[in-house]
Order: sequence, then structure tokens, then C-alpha cells
Amino acid sequence: MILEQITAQLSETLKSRVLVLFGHAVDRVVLQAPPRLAMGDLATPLCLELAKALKRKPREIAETMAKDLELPTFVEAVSVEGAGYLNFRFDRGAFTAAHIRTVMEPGPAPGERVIVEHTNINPNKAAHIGHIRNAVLGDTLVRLLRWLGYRVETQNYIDDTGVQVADVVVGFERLQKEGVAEVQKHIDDPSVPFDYYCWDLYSRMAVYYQENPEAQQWRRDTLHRIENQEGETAQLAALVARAIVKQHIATMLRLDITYDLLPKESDIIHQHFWARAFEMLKESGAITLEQEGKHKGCWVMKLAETEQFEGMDEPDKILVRSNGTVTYTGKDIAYQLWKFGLLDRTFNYRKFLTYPDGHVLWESSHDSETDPAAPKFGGAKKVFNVIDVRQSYLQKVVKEGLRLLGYTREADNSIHFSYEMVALTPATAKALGMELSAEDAGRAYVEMSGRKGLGVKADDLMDAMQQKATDAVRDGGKAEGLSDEEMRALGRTVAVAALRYFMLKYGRNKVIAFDFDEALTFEGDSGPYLQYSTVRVHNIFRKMKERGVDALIDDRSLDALTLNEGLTDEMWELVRLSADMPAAIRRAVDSLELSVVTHQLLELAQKFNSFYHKYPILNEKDDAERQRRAVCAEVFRRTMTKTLELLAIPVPERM
RNA sequence: GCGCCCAUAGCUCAGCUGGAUAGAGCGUCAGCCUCCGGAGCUGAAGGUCGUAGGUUCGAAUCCUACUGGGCGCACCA
Repeated sequence: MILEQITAQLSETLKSRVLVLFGHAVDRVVLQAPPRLAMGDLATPLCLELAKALKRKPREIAETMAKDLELPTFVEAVSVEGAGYLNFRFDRGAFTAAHIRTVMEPGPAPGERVIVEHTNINPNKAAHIGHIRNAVLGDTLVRLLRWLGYRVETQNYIDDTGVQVADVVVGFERLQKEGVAEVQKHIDDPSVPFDYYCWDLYSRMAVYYQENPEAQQWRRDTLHRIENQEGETAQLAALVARAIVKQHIATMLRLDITYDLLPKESDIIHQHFWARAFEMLKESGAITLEQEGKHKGCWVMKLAETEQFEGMDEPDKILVRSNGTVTYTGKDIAYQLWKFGLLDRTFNYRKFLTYPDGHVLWESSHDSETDPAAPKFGGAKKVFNVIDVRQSYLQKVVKEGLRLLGYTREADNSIHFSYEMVALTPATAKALGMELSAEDAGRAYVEMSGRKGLGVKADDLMDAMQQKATDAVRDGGKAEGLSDEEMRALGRTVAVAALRYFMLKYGRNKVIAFDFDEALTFEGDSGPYLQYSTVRVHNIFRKMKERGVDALIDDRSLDALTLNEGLTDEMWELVRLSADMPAAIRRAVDSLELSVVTHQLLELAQKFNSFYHKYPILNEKDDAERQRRAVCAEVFRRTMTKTLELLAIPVPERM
């Protein structure tokens, strides 16, 4: 926070000084940490940029600027360096003393209502690692937004009436000749998790369709009955979807991922969201009924004139088919309108479950009454849809729909948080029993396929990671006195850190070629490395307390803090990096590039480990020197603890 | 055909709105536990930033064209 204030202040000062001295207006000033610490703590190439406009030499401008420049608090000196950079040096001691009190303090809260929709797994099979990437990105975004002061509502949309569920229902009814009673038995069978059972059934069904194309009729009939809530088929679909959603919720809870609301497709149909949206679209002229051509009889959204879509072969998007039924895109527009509170109808709600921490998860319902205890959902200022990049086109169409309806602001605030898919390395695919063509074996990665039942199940991966972590705890010799149960809990903690970090550390536009060995490393650029560093710093303070050594970081000692010249470069770098964390979080959210935060954390932890080896604290006899070191360690501890909490990476007592 | 994304060290990736000598992790090699925990630390080797032009005082970063790879562009969800 302090650093952000200094940067803002400095930026203003420089701008006005350029104006006063040269009569030139600058709209932004780049201020960043110079490449090497020796150069200072903040630097700007401002004078290099000005050189041309002012027709003067950069260094000359810089000298003029630097002379008698008014510096903000904590900034000690300004100098001209290199080709004409202005470099600023902080008063390390004073800055550190102020910073330690305000580590990871958020800025003013905007308080805006924001919806983040993520996870959205089809409720017809077990979650796989691709879904974990989605959920971890979404959940982390939620946490960061909350820290920034937004009021965030987390939605996990359940498509309980789609073909995917229908296919599993067909599998039960036609392939296995089973009804509600038998399926309930599968659900209650503890030997095979129901989502795993359906994973296999779903891929069996896909094979069956391939071999018996006429069976596609079953799918159409089943889908129809589900949509119209007809008979036992509809009941069965609801039963299957509900049971699997429960397992997805449980799977995600292992990673500490929770939701506020499960809006269901079936309720969107039941509450006639589309009917209302359809009226709005017709009234505004956003869609037209095609009178001729290949789309005759369809209601179509014309996108040819919008620049986003120009040059496309098929710039028209059908929202209502010639048989009068609405497409997925149509429903999505209606749902998006609801999220912004633009649809004059809403869901009814009931409790789905209560999480162990007491937080209630709600679901939409078409009960005649809504639960009066339900909070107000929807009506957000900004909506983030966490969906993989393959849905970009669709998301653009939905956005354009809002714009054509005249909701320009909402269209701008419909944000598609897109990310690349998780694929498998050929080695991992092979290990899973996938038969690879020669071509596939030579590729960098192979795509997963739910239809073919090819993929790494989320729970399997977590089990494997947990097992490996538990073994590491046992072998590490730090587990003396721990029960098996405690060791497993510790293993779970490490596994969660490893997995969440793994999903965050790549840029969102990178395809993750998933490899077991890579995901199971707990060294170097990994979640456990961050945990380990934090456990270490906790230990220092615990040991000092045990041995009665005063760390001198209590409030009174901090008041009397005089760090002055004592901070070495290594110590100061820790503080400087810590101070950068809030800005890194802001940058991560603004760019939706959450890896910015993990990179900042990694760099910070590396600096600490290096500091740790060089500067022992516990055995330092000189009070002033020990305090200096302890203060730096404490700054690190506070930064790590808070930031890891924001990423839902737990920190154990020991590991 | 049109659109989007990716290409940086042997491998996997960083590189913030153009800025100073392009950085990590893994792997390889050489070291470090009588000293707060070795899931760690120190050092070494390793790069024509896909290619060719262009803009700029300055390009891995911006523009153009190409090459290679991936993904989209349904009266499917």
C-alpha cells in the first residue's frame, strides 16, 4: 500500500514538473523497479521519452528535472543514470518501519457487485483435470476480487437438461434397462463412486451411438422428455444430475473451492427466462425472422455489421430454430441478462447444502415458493464467465446480444475469462491406457475426451498427490509423534498447495500438457516450496519464543525501531518485493493473468530462502542486528501468510 | 476461406502498459547440514527471443508478411 502511494505521488509530481518546466503535458509516467538493486528502488525512462518532443538531450532533461525535485516521504534521493533515467532511492529503514505495519493492507473498497461464474461441469460424469483448471482460476479470481473490496457472488451453472445428461440417462434406460430404483442403488453403492460409474457409462454410450447410429433417436426423445419434465425419464435425469453435482461439489471442496449459487438450466426453462428475453430481442429489433434462404423460418441475430464479426462466412447467428425451439446461445443471452438484473423475472431458491464452515450453498428451484432466507442473487455490475477459450466465439455473440439490446455498459462488463485447455502428454495418455496413433505419439500433447472416457479424473489426481505428499512427510523425518491420520492431513495440505499452484503458474493462454511426474514434483517452482519457506519462517519465531530470545518485533519494539543503515541489499530486497505484492494482485486481476501472483510469490520465497541461509536470527547476539533480521523475516511472513491465504494455499505447522 | 491463440536455454515456463547486462524451475556438472529444518542454499555450463522486413533514441515486447503448431467459425450443448 505504501509503495502504491509513493508511486502515485511521484507520478503526479513528475507530470506537473514537466508541465511547469517545459510546458509539456504527459498522460502517464512509467515507474518501475530498475533491473538491479544498485540502481535504486524506482526508476522512470520519462526523460528519454521527452527527448524528441522537447528536442533536447535526455540526460540534460533529466538533470533539470532532478534538480530541487520535491520527493515524497520515504524517498531519500533522486539521481540521473544511464542514458537519462531518473532513479529514486528509498530511505530503507523508514520505509521498512512503515511497511511492516501495513503489509498486504488492501486499498479502498469499490464495493461493487460482481458475479464470477465458474466450474460449470456437465453433471453426467466425474470431474477431470481440465475442470480443475477452470475451478482453481475461478475460485482464485473470486478471492482476489474480494480482497480488492468487491462484493462477489460465485455461481456454478448446472446444465441439467443437456445432451450430456441425456446420454447417460439413455445409457441407464436403454443399455442397462434400469430405472430410478436401480440407479438409486448405484448412487448408494460405496464401492464405485457414482460419478466414476457414469464416466464409464457415458463413454460406453458414445461407442454405442457410433456403432448404432439409429440410436440417436433415443437421445432426441430423451432430451425432449427431460426438457418437458415428462415421466420417469425426467425424474431419472434429475436424480443423476443431482447425485453427480453433489460429487463435483465434494471434489472441489477438497481444494477448498465453494460456491454461493447453483443456477440450473431446468429452472431457466421453467421460469421462462427465454420467453422474456425473446420479447426484448424482438422489440429492440436485435433479431429478425428470416423469410427466405437457408435460414428460412429461423430467428436470427445479424452480426455482419459489427466489426468483431466482419469477414466471416456466416455472420448470422440463429437463436430460434425453424421448429421454434431456442438454441443454447439464446438461452445464454437470457441468462446473461438475468445476471445483470435486466430480465424482469428471477429464480426461486432453496438450500442445496451447508458447507462445514457454515456457508450455505443455494440452488435455483421451481418450487412454488422461494426460501425467504435466500439472499438476493444476480443484478451485478460486472460478470466474469470463466470458460475455456474454445467458447470465445459464443461468448462474443452473447456479449453482442447485450449490445444490440442497447445495454452497452453491460456488454462491456461481460467479461470472458478465457483460458487454454488441459491436455495430456503422450506419456501420460499412454499410462492411462490410451492407444495412440503414430501421429499422436509425436505430438506435444493429446486432447482429453469425455466421450471416449480419456482423461485424468480430478479425484484420482488428488489421491495420487496426497499419497505422494504423505509419503514425503513420513520419509522426511518430520513426522515423529504424528498419527497416521495427522500425516494424511498434512499430505492433503501439501497436495492442495501443489495442485492449486500448478493450475495458476502457467499463463492462461498456455495449453497445459499435463504430466504426472511434473504435477507430482514438490520442488522448485511449486506450491510446497512456498509452504516450506513459510513453515521455516514460522519456525524461527516459534523457536525464539521457546528459547526466550526476544525477536523485538512487538509493537513497542517496532515503535522504537531504528533500522537506519543496517539493512543490507538482501534484507532490503525482501521488503521491496513484499511491498510490490498488492500491485501484483491488482495487475493480476486487471489482466486476468493470475500467474502474476504466483511469480511474485516465488521470487519472494527465493529471496527469503537465500536470506535465511545467510542471516541466522535465533543465534544473533547483537540486539539491533537481530531486530533488523527479524523485522525482514516478519515482513516476509506476513506477506506470505496473507497472499497464500488469498490463493487458498494452506500453510501447515510443519511438513 | 475467415478469426483467435502459441513459438524465448536440452525440457517446462517468466519477462508487468516498448526501456538499462533476456530471467526462473527441472535436468547436467561442482560444492554446502558440529550453525533457526537439505521439500533448502551457493556456483558453473547452456539463448541468432520461429524467419524476414518495418516503426523507434531504444523491440523478446508494437506493425506487416511468412513458417510451424493448436483451437474456433452448427437449425450441438
